[in-house]
Amino acid sequence: MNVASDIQLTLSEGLKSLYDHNVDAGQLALQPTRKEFAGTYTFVTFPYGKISKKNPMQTAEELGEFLKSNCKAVAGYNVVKGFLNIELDGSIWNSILNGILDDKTLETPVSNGKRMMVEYSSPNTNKPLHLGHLRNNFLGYSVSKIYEALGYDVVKVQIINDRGIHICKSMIAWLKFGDGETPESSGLKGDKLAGKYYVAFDKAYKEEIAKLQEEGISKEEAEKQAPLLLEAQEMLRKWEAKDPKVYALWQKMNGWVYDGFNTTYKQMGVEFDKLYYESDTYLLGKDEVEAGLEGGQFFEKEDGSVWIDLTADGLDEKIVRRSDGTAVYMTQDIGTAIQRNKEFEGLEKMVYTVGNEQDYHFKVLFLILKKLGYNWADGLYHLSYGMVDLPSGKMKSREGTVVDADDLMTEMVKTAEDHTRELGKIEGFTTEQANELYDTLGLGALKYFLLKVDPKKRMLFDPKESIEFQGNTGPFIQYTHARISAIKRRADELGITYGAVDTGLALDSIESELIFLLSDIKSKISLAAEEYSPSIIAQYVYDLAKDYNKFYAEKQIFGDDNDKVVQFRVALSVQVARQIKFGMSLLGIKVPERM
RNA sequence: GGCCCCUUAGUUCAAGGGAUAGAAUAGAAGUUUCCUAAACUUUAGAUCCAGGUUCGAGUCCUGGAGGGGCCA
Repeated sequence: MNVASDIQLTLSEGLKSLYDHNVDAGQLALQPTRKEFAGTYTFVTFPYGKISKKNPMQTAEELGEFLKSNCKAVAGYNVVKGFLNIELDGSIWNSILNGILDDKTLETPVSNGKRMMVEYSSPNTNKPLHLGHLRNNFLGYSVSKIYEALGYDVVKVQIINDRGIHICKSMIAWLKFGDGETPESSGLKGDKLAGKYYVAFDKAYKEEIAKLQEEGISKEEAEKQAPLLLEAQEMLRKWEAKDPKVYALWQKMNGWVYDGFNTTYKQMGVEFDKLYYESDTYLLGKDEVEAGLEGGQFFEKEDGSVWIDLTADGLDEKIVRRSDGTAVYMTQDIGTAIQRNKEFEGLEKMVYTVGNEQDYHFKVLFLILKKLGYNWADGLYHLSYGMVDLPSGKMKSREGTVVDADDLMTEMVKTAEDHTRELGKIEGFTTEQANELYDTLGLGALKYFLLKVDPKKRMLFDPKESIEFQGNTGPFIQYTHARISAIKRRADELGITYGAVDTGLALDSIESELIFLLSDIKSKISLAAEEYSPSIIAQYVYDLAKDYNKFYAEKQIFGDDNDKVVQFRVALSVQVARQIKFGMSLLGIKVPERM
């Protein structure tokens, strides 16, 4: 039983019987009524003037009258200009609440039998993870959770860029300047260690370039001739030839990096079902080039390079194989996508969580796969997100403005601790419990901060102003949950049950508003999935928490003489907590029982 | 040079072509013998510019300004 769709259906019947007009009920847009007017849903009648041959106000009147007499849930209506505000029968709210209280499918959705893949994180192994990766990981993880809530079987993956010139640079520098340093000997996290030598390489390389320039060599030439670079290139060749010594070193250093990454992922609270490595996939796609040549989708130029012409689709020509026969990124991505579809049958969707600087790349990739005739290509989606900018602009490793993921998380947890101590809120906590709380709050603040913004948009992060704990923040929502947990504890002590509520109670507007919000969660999850946007969930949970706090300030939960009212308020509160907890879990955020 | 994206209170973010553009924060003023004041209440404050489409434009179209990105 869904009130909104009941109304839509009745409206479509009304349009048919009053004006002989046929519309699909689902097409009729209902919007929530603005707070300053009476009503729950609003139907805009301006567009129907042509059909009714009446002015919008009369149209609204007639439709309102029709609804009132043909839809049980509708108790009345009011018309303001072309806006038909639909007022629901007050007794309906508690019936709706009772329906929700019982609904187990929120946390344990029914499988829809569909499977999809979400790729996120996908770092290079020469540098530690930074703020941009945090946005990427939180987004990818959250989108996975959102689709799982709809009943999808979601395979979470990442592809690690573990090969290429960048890692060779770290290896060369480590050999030259490392003096055998290991994570154990130095106490450095493995990814930090590799990053350190990547930076060391860059520094030494620049010195060599400067020296060569002093000797009268042009900058461009110097950049190509610097001995260190030549060594790195030589190492890459050896790696490709599987030279045992180089291979062993490569495995050792990457192993350190993975240990480091795993620590970071664990702190982030994300996980993967399967890892891909570029060292396994970088040769994929070459057969596809041949197939594409035969199939006529690709063509060969005089120099032997292979291209695809996408000018008819408004794009340009794109290279898929160089004249020397080597592959480009595109080739590899084509091969990997095909391999994944063989490996996991029936992938309805494949989501790539990658920054928007690669918009063009994915447009081309998806189009090529479609042209190659793969019918699953329609289910490919680039979850493109904007950069996280600093007040100074883009993060630049050269200028040392990169915000390290580990450091930032540690700092957030520390801030949570300071804040909590200041408020004196850890009485009765064991050290372990307190630390868990700081973790929950610090990470919650960070994740909420990064997820509340529409993924498509770039956003600003100011390291000097630490993320807030008041207002539209993770901790505010967590606090609301903790408050309700206290209510629940007291209700249990008092022996108050919070099962089905009495449907005969008269509710205040804040109470029916809360129930309306509660009833809206599934449509919000669907919308968030459709838009690949956790921000919709974040906004929803915030609205819920905000409304609840208003209710909490206005109403005494245990102070009413009528037991049924007390029981209703407890049940309402507990359901709000349940949905906050679930909504936050879709964002990968935990909620505490007390704080 | 070609292509793509962005511009909303002082600041950080909302707004599925719909009503008087919402929050948060910073500012001002208040609320605690009462279930957690990380809360609540009140107050002031914004759509880059110029055209166009529409009954109706922050949203769609054209041009311009400013910012960012991609391709060599």
